[in-house]
Amino acid sequence: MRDLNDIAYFAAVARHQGFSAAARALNVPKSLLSKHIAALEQELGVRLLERSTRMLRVTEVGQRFLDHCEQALANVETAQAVAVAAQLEPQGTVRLACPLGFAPMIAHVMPDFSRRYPKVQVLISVSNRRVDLVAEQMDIALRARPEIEMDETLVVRRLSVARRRLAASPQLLERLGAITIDSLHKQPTLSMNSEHGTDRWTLVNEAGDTKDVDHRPVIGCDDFTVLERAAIEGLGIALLPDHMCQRIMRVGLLAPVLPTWSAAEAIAHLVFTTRQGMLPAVRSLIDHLATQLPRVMARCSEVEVAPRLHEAAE
Amino acid sequence: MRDLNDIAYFAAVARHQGFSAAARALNVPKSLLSKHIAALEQELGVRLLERSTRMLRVTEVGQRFLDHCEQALANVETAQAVAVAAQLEPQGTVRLACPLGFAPMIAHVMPDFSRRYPKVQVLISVSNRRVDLVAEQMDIALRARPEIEMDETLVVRRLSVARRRLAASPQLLERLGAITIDSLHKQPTLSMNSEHGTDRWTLVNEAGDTKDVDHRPVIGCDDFTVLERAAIEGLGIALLPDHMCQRIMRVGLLAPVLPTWSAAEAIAHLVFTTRQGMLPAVRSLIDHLATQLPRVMARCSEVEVAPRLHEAAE
DNA sequence: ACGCATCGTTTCCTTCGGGAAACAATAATG
DNA sequence: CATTATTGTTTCCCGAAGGAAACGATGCGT
Repeated sequence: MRDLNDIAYFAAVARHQGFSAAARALNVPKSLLSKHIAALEQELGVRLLERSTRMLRVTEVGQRFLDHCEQALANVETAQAVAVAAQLEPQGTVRLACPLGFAPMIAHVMPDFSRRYPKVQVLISVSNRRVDLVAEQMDIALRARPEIEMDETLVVRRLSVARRRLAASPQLLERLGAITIDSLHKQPTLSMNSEHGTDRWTLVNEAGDTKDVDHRPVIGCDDFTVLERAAIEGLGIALLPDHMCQRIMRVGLLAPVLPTWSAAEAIAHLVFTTRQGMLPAVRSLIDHLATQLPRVMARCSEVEVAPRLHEAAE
Repeated sequence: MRDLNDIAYFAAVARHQGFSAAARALNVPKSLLSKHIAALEQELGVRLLERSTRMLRVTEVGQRFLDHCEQALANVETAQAVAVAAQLEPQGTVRLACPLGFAPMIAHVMPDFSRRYPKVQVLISVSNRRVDLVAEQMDIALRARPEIEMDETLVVRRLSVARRRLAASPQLLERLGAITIDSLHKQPTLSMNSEHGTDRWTLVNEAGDTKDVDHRPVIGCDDFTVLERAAIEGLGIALLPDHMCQRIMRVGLLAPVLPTWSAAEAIAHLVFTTRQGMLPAVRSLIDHLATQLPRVMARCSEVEVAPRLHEAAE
């Protein structure tokens, strides 16, 4: 068929019993309807409408043609309703990338989300790699960085800010004896830096004083869980995010070191693409994480320690 | 929806797994498909296709949208098939206008037509008025005129030519005595002319001689059946079409007058509108009448006299 | 690693379809 | 009976959309 719009024009003229009335209803010029329906009759080789001024009648073949046209138009309306529903009710699959450190918190907030949106499937990729959303077809990435990387193709949603604190196992601290801010650089340390042999911690105390501590870490790794495990094992002093520290310390696996000193903020945030037509499912998960994660991080002591860390401690 | 053609474009791209393949299949530029589908996604507010160069995937909502679109397109195809079928198999209603004089012949040929095309309903309007096809919504008019009126909006299909002959009742002829071509003008006559007090018959003999007979008819009426009845009743000499004469004479109700003389031809013909999109039903009836009527008129003596004429003769 | 073919998208120019206006026909009204 | 309002169709002009060409991206073959 030359132009599918013709069936809509024809159906409108039939329904409104005239070109002028149909033109007013559709808000198009009547010449458009006149020409299109004439062309449709030409193409089909049958007369759909018998008409003169002031009289219009659908022919027999026209009526049968109209019946199928109206079914087609009903299908189109249903198709449009599908699109509208897709915008309103979250459904489908959402892919989330998050660092290992956040896995327990994500595990904590997801059941509520899934109960609230049963039609949404969430696929979570847990790793400490920097995820390329577009290339890896991720919808959302959860990150915790001292600074937010500006990327004009991505949208950032800040969640919360967490300070990082010094911690070590009680056994190590008993072995090392008293530690001061000035002697810290001589102690065995653990670092997030996996590229250089030395690292610098910029620490701030409650009085606002700043102290740069240049140290040579025993282990350098960008995986918090590796560092966390090494600290628990007594390999050295680590600078860990607030929420991780408090959870581990509650069960006595780590103890605070120089508790009046802490490091620069780590900003937890979500990143997602700017592509238009974002599905409600993606939007809903973003909203849920933005609401729930900060609360969980603020009372992270309530979060159960992962079983493997328990086993490591025994 | 802005443009219903978009659903056809989208369905084609999905079916062919790519814009370029779909463009080749539909024989349209791929830029058209690209722009239309982008506009459709904008209008619906959802992404129907995930795509990059060399990769195309229908999204979940796109698949559900596509399912309904394909149903719509199937209905459009069915609607088109209805139109095609209407062109091939004659069906529906045809309206035919014919003069009273032809009613018996029409009655003779119609049973065969109805048996051959059971889905066609023929509505026959019998009258001697000049029928305006368009105004009166007639499909076909049967006419017998000395000359065919040229009307550029109508199509004419000649059927046959019938000469008109002089006839009178035997009783009248016995009363009048011998009649010659020269004395004809003094005799009581009957005329088709209903407007003027006098009339002229232009008669031709077998030798090719022409004679204009100016006469003052006893009765002037444009209805052949009225004239036929008046002739049978002995009111005067009438100039009647060949096929009517032979039928009436066969049963002795009328006798020929000056049989070597006859009048100009009466051309039996069909007229119908030039409007395109003529239905097969109308076409079929035209063909049937054009084939059968001349045969019937050629052997009109086989046609039964109408019952009321029998009664009038008794 | 490089060149090539083909992809989907975007740009830009030309053409044709949209739409305002005019026309002829017809019914309603004074 | 004349006038008016409204109908569906046709005309004509201009701008929006079609479509050729260009562009950047990507997979394949050498």
